[in-house]
Amino acid sequence: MVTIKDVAAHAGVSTATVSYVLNGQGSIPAETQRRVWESVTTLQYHPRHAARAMRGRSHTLGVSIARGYDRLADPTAAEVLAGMADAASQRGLSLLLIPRTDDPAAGCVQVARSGQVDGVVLFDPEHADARLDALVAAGIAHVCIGQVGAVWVTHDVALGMTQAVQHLVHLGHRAIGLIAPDPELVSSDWYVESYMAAMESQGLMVPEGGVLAGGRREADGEAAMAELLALDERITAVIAASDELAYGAMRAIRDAGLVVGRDVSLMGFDDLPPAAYLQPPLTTMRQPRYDMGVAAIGLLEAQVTHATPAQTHLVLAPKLIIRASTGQMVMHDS
Amino acid sequence: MVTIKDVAAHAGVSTATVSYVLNGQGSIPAETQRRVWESVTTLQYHPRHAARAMRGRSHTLGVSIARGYDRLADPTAAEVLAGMADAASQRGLSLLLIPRTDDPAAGCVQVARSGQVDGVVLFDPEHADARLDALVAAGIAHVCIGQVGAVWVTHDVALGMTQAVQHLVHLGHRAIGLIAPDPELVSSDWYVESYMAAMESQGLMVPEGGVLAGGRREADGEAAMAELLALDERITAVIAASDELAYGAMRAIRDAGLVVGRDVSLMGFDDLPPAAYLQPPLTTMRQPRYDMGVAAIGLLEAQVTHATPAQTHLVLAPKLIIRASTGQMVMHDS
DNA sequence: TATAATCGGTTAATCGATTAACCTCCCACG
DNA sequence: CGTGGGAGGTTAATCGATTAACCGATTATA
Repeated sequence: MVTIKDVAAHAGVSTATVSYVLNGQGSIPAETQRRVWESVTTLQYHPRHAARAMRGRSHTLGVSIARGYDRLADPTAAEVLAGMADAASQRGLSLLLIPRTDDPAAGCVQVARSGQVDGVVLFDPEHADARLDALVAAGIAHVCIGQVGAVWVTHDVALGMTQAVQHLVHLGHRAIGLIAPDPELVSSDWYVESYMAAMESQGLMVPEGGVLAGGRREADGEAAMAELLALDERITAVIAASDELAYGAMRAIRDAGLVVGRDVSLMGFDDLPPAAYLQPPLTTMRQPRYDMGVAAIGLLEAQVTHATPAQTHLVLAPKLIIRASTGQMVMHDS
Repeated sequence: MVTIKDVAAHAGVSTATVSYVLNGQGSIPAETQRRVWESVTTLQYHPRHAARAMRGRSHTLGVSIARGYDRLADPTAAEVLAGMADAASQRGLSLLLIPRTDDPAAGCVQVARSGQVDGVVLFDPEHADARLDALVAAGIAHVCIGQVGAVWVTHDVALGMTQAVQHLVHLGHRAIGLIAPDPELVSSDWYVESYMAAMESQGLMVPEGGVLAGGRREADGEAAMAELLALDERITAVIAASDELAYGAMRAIRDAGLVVGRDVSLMGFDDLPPAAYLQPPLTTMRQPRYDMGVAAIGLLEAQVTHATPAQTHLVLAPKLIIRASTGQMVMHDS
């Protein structure tokens, strides 16, 4: 293993000089700098990360992704992660996946307290998340993906819901139902409230029993949709709070002998890759996943370096993607 | 920041004793150990990772995921990553996402040479991968996901292809086509050769023009399928080398006015979550993604610790998932 | 009786890089 | 001529943990 001493010896200077050259500090004449850099490249020298980290920061950020319902295998998460990875790389930071142990909160604190990471991104915060409490208690810099805690990044659910309802209203729909997310997810209330507000601003009544807590998986969406179809009041359009819920809802509609986009209009929220390949292709609100990852790293780095975060949260706009699962409302014979 | 000195002072012993207790070495009487551990917990001491890493290993493994066609946002990759994350956690290792810079090869070497990681998982090796060459040249421990290099983990393409062809033959198909992967992917040849072998062992001829290099995305599958449908010889079943290719192929079949599973049987390779929700649901070979991640970490750790790897590669079996996109062959009027 | 091992620890060297403090030489200025 | 000051470095302390070597007293072994 080649160290700074080897470089110093090779270049005929002291280790201090090498260090100054490497870090662009001190007043080293160009000729000496050239010699040092030459030695660095010929010896293939790479400063030891551990030795650097002993003084100052580790230049590594941690990402906490819970187990259980596996967010890591969720394409939504993967895209956010891609954004974080690129943003971190660009700033010369590394990303560490925080070990997924039995006690995630302890894991987050341990990895930060040990100086392995300078800050933590909380990927999938839930209501009363033990990790968040632990990070706050330990005074560790952190950012949440989702509207929770003090510093967070999220997509604009209110704006998305407004656009969704407007889209359906333009198509002539009045009786619009909602399959809400798992109530355990922090954003759940926001979906429901945004939907209510959007309906009200359009002068529409929320159908009785027209708002159902869905869950997370396709099966949950299927069950919820079946319930919505059984209501007294005929619902002509449904907004699912995620694409995955919409997949299930679509199946339920088909199983009921109805046609998606004609008898019942259906919208998702996500725009996952397969959405365009469903039959019919799914109208959905595309979330700015990649950008959320980028933004999260930005907020976290600001916290780590400046201690006084200029910005505590960021709300990024989603985008309405119109496909064939929503269509003009048609009159039915009663 | 609480250090080992603080713990030593609090427990009334030397720092060496604390270190021995922490690492379970030396012969420290139970009573002293108790005192030390008590101090550790009351002071909330976490050993500095950097200081530990200065001597010995960093206990961190790197994962290199290329940019471009974004594997990180690919659900296939995410599940492998989940397996790696869990396996690493279980062994007390951390996982570092290697910064995605302009020169990935340099990045891999840098992160290992600097001691930030003890070894590297090459996620998406391609033919003549610069990263692989660089890792070999630098003598850095590494494992590839996919059959390339000296140490690797993969799913059993040959077995999968055999089962796929058998399945189709049982349904009465004889003219079976293949939409192969992007030729740039290392496993591409393996798919084609396995398909050939499977056909031969079933006593079948490969239809002329029945093997097409697909690509990676849905659109590639769509184009390839359109070509297959235009062949002189009527092809009644098609194996796509990935689910994503199958999505596109399905669309092409529909666009040609044919019914998937009746006029043309179609198989994928992956079993991504949406496969079950396509219309019709997709018959496919489920890849042992999670287990591949687990296995990769195992092979890499063995390399890092024992220097002489007991095992250099692992081939995991896929599983045939039969759904409605494949069906009994029906006779057509010519 | 001489030698060696055990006990419960301690002391101090060490890992590799950073950086404050200092050193020497040389030139300019009063 | 003496002094100040910059240019171009060097020396050595430091970060926090690990670990080989060692301590003196006691007991077991040859």
